[in-house]
Amino acid sequence: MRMSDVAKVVGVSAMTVSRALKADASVAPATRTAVLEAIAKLGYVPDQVAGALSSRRSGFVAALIPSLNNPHFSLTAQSLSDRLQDAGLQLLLGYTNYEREREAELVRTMLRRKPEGMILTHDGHAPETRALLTKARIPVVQIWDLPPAPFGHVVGFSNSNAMRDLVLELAAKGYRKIGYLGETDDEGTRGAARRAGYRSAVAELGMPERITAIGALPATMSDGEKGFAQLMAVWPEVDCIVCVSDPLAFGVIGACRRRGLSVPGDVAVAGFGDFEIGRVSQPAITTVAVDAAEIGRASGEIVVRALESSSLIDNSHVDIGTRVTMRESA
Amino acid sequence: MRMSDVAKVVGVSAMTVSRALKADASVAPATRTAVLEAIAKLGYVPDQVAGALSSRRSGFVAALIPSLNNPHFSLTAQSLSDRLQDAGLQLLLGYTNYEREREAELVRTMLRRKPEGMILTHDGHAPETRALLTKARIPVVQIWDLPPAPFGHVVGFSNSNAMRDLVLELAAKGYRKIGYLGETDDEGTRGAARRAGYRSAVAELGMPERITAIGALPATMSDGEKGFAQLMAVWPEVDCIVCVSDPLAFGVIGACRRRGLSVPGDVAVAGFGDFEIGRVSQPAITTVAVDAAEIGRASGEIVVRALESSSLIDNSHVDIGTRVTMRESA
DNA sequence: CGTTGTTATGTTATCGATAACATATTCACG
DNA sequence: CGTGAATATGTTATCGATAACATAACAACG
Repeated sequence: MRMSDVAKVVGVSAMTVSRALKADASVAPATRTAVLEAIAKLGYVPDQVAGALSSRRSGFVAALIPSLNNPHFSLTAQSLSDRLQDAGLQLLLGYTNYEREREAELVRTMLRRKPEGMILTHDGHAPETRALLTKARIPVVQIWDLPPAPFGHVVGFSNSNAMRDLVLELAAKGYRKIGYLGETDDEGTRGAARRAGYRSAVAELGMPERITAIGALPATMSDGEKGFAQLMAVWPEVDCIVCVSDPLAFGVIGACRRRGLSVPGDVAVAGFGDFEIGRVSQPAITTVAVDAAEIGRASGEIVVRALESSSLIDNSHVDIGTRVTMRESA
Repeated sequence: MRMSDVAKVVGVSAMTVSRALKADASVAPATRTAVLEAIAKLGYVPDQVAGALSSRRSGFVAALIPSLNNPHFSLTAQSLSDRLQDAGLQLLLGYTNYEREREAELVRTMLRRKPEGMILTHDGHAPETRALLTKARIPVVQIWDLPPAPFGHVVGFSNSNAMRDLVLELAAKGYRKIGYLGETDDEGTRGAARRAGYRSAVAELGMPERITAIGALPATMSDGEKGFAQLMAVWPEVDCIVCVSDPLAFGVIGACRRRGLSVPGDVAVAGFGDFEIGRVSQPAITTVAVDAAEIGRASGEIVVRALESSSLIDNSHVDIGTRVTMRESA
């Protein structure tokens, strides 16, 4: 069933039906009701594929996150989806699995759908990605970090500074032998930025670096056991373990408990991200709070605004900030 | 840039370019290389919006899950996405926020995109939803439960039977006063099915029902504290608390610990779903294991198969089963 | 060497909506 | 009451690809 079929039933032209479905179009109130009634009665569903081709507006905004299965990114995606929906846009979501090549491939796939905007989680990008997006001439937002050489808009925070702040505060609390537990193969990623923050903090404090990496991206709760063992094998003296994320910290705390070590009595543990797990953990996990939902909302906002004003000129640069949150574990 | 532009450069017709991009089309090898080279050089990106209109194949499969922010559903979504990608299909994901009205609205929105298949997480559906989908004449898969009156295909398991099995096994282990902690306002949902399973088990065992509900869907780790208090206020005698999900069980264990109660010494706790949290929790949580990823894979498989054979006649009915998994907490 | 079949390519029409333009109708105001 | 503005609706062309059909080139075979 097409618009013209509905039009025939009502006794108007297809164009009038199209107008009746657009909120701002000028249609006589009586006509609009008649059309809408007919649509409801017939169960007509407009074909947005055709509409998109004709109007050159797909109504899509594409977003790529590293993983659907990570509360941080899914929160961001959820609030992004909400914000877009308010503006009548639909989210086209993909996940890169933390792989740059997959990201490039996905960008290609997504661009075929003619999205009106694109949102990327910054973890470094393949050179091709950048070229493709520049050519697409749509607003691009990089999220979840402040990239050194951003293209397009940015909504994030400095993973490096945030981690640095955390380590400095831990040192101020009296910890002297602070170790770091991160992920392997993390060049260019947010995890690497956090590690860099740790390094800059210990350098500033005149402390030696004590860095260990476990497992592939992303570190999970289950990695805590091995990570702890590995770290302790090399630096048994550490009095505080800073982890690249809360789930990993939770896993480390479990490993401590299993060894009869008290946290933070024998060894302190800190995480990053303020995941729910850190709040309900016992002890509750000292961490850096990040407003994942706000990243989604704000990046959606930027895309919507950019589309309204169609000014691709000025790129916003939003630092949503972070907050070191001391809890029981350190 | 359009196909005809590429065609002009290569010196062929647009149709030949189109064919060169289709794996199975008959094009001379030399022509194909020439076309692909030109496409790479020009950075041409095919317009799938136009392609979809013309070929009447959108390349989309829509899926609705209750929440992106739930490891179960995001796992399902991830493996579904993978399976679809293998078949050259793209996942169009939406989340209902556990609201039937929102689901109906989303189904309407999604259908405008002419998806080739639709996957719904069963939590009961608005009557409209069913009507819309029947009219759409596309394969539909209901997942995550075995609905009493399914339409379309089904990939799931009996939430009710699974919970019944768990309670019976707990009784066999010697627990005599088994309570249940679920969600409020859960009519028609998977949670309600689990509660029904509990009721049928205790009825069978000749035990009284001890049911409490906390918070809105879905129950979270943070609900554990209040849930435990509420249950204990009414049935202080319980020796085992069965929860609608692992995260809630984890929260309950935390509440016990805070009160100095040992689990399972003073009170046993069981969950449902086999989330990662249950595995790393101390004590590890007794639960019902569900293969969330397999639900995604299998439902994607069904859609892909249905599209290949274009036989909408026979509806598959896949019970992926569950496994009671006894661990330390009960 | 002519007929038939296969492979490679071109041409035309079409998918279903909407932008852009054209026209009819109504209304306000001097 | 006539002119111009505002409102309501219709008509035509178009978005960019691909299906369907048409045709050209060439190979195989008796």
